Amino acid sequence: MNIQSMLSSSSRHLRCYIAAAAASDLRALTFLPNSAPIRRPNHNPPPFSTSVDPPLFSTATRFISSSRTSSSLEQEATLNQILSSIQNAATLLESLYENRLFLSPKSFKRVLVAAAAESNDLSLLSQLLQVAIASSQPLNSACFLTVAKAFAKSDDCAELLRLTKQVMELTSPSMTVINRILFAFGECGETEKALLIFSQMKTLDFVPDLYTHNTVLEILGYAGRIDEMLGQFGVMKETGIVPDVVSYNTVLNNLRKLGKFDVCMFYFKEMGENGVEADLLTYTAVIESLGRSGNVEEALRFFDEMKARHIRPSLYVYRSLITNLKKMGKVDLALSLTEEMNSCDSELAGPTDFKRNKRL
DNA sequence: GTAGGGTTAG
Repeated sequence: MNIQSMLSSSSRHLRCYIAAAAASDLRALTFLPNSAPIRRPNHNPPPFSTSVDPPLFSTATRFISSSRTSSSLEQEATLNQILSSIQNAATLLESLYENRLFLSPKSFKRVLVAAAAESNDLSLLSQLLQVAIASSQPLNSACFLTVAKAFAKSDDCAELLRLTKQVMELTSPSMTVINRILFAFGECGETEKALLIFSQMKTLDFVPDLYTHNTVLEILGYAGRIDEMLGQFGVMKETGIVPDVVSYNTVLNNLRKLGKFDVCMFYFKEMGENGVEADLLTYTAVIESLGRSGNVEEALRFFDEMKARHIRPSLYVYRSLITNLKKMGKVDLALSLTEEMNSCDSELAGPTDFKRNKRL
């Protein structure tokens, strides 16, 4: 079966394939050092693979031992073969995947970059991404960003809508892939295209999840579209998605950036009423909002509360407080806070301390 | 490796 017929036919087969791959408990077999994990279903032959035997355990074992002895030259040769015939990349990848061979995300990204540079239209790129998703090719955020950047250069909204529709059909009901694509468009500043994807999701009766909403809140906020961000925040709550600390921090920090300090405090209050616990980023936004609006006493009160709750302050929080204390003429307090900051420099919260998964 | 400090103007 070729790539065109595979992609144009019902996506049901591809979904079965995904399910089979997901059911696989043979994991992360290394093709090469620092290279792609090889995943293979251990039952249910892939529907569109007619030439490969069902991967029984014995064949799996043989495959494992043979893949262990694969040289890096083989991996490089495979990649070069794809790159040298980029127009046929989707077909070549498909046969690769049928043999349970996956490129590393880095190698796959090189294929995407080559496809983006080579083709005038975006359909090749779109096909590559779909084949990869259907086959559970490991994809990192750089892969999605490459696709988003290529689409950013084009005004071909039809191709974008086609891609998102097909990706959603392939990955339903999981939202992970489409959320990552949405994020990638946001990351390269493609606000309109990201919002187009978001509206396409809703048109196709996909239910945006918490990650989708949080991503959209950030995209709107970063674009300075504060009213739309707050509107979307309301819609989110109305549709039964309960905002979490990331949702609130996104709203709070974008309000703070635009100097909407009173609105920021309004949503901080709401956050507490809804039982969402403040973290480092929350306190940062609140302390900065209060300090900038001249309310340094309140800012200091939240600073103490934060420390009492064993949330380590960051350099940002100290700098904000010190600057605003000086502005208000409280030089002594500013000095003592500076000393405090310098005395505990190694204990300050680092750039990744607010990340949610760090605490789980 | 699905989301929230864009080395945040200080």
